[in-house]
Amino acid sequence: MPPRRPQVTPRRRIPASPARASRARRHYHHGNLRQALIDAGLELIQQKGVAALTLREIGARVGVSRMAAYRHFADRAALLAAISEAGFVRFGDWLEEARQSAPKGRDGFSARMRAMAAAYVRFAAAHPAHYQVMFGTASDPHTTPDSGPAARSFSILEGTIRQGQESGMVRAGSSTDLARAVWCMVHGISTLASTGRLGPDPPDARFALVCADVLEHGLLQP
Amino acid sequence: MPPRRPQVTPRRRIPASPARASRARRHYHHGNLRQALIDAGLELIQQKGVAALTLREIGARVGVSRMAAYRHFADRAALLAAISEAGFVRFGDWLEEARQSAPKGRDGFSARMRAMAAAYVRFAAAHPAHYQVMFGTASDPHTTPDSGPAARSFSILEGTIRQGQESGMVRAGSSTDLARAVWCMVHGISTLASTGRLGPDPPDARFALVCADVLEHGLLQP
DNA sequence: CGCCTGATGTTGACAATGTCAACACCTGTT
DNA sequence: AACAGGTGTTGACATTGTCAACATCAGGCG
Repeated sequence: MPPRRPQVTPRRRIPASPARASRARRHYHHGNLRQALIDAGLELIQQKGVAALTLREIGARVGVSRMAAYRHFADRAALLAAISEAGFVRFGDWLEEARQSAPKGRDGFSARMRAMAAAYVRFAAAHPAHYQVMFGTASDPHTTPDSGPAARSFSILEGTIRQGQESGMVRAGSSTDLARAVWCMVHGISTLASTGRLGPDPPDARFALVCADVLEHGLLQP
Repeated sequence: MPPRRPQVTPRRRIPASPARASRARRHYHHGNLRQALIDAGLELIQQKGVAALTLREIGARVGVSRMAAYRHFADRAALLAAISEAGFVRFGDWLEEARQSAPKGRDGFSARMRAMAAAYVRFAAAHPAHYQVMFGTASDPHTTPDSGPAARSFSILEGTIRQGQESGMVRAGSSTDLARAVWCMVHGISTLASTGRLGPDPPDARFALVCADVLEHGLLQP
């Protein structure tokens, strides 16, 4: 790993002073370390990128030694998985909120779909590091359960598609396949935009409209 | 970094023996180290994943000391960038070949587009690690030139779209935006599939057809 | 109350890595 | 033939993930 430039790692915890700090003693057990580690890890990657996520620095930020994390996570990958899962919880809420806030009528499918797609891309743009952790590492589908935050996010999308089919707006076919196709599109937009491959500026309204049109013509009944 | 499990790093170069090996002497200068490093790096990530790419191991594979790479690349990231660029060269050829092999007629747009999209996804599936390096790291669009292998790959796609517009098959609009929309779709398919998020099995023909239909209905004239 | 047990946190290694310096070797030019 | 610069090497260091062994605390049992 690159020898970091001179960099002060702030320690919230007062270092062991000659006169033993009674406060440190009382806090030998953190109380809610697992969640604190997840939060600190998230904050860290938001500030300095995923590559800079280090068990040692996370420990330092929480005011705990480097190995403390191992009492809650098998290894670095497990911590990342937990951060990812926390991300999917927020992500699902974000999508659900977008769906709720769109017109609910039988013919509101397009508006609902556009709202969700826009929310998806906005989430990725607002939390690029978190999004990267969520989708960056391979997830073994044989192991990944059908429930859980990640599956919930997808089923919100699929449910919307199915509603559209029931109301006759969306063409027939496997709702799973259709939802996956939509997902591929918005995921592609999100990742290409965040790596700067869709031009120097964030995607503008014109491009967003093109994408939405492409999706819509592909989904709706001819 | 995780202390690797016991693992022999094979050295092609004979170690400095008491009796100095004349062969080693003659090969003090490698001759074409830059390219050899790129090739070895590529082979390494294909075998053990991007995370396992290590300057030291690459050096060992080529039969050269760890620091030798620094005569040709500023740092690890620069080597990765070179590997990425080499990938875009192949990738461009791959796309070009798909376009050439499809029917060329004025009305062959759909076939051409489908062939290129399929080729795109197949490339990513066949060389997942390479694809990950190519698209994994952020590229500063202000710095990235309009020429170069990456730009060429995109312009192959955009050119096809523009041809389709000229022949009246594709709806009007910015060919750049349309090409980007297509790109987002195929990129999304590629990345989600390679991280195992489109189900346990690689995408089947039915799903591919759905995606192709979505794209086609979005691109073609109503 | 005191002791014990398991959970939780700490410190001491160790192997591995990226990279800066200083050095060694080779090849082409004058 | 001397030299200069490109190319490859070894030494050292800070940093990291992780295994072991140890320390500390909380809560139950006598």
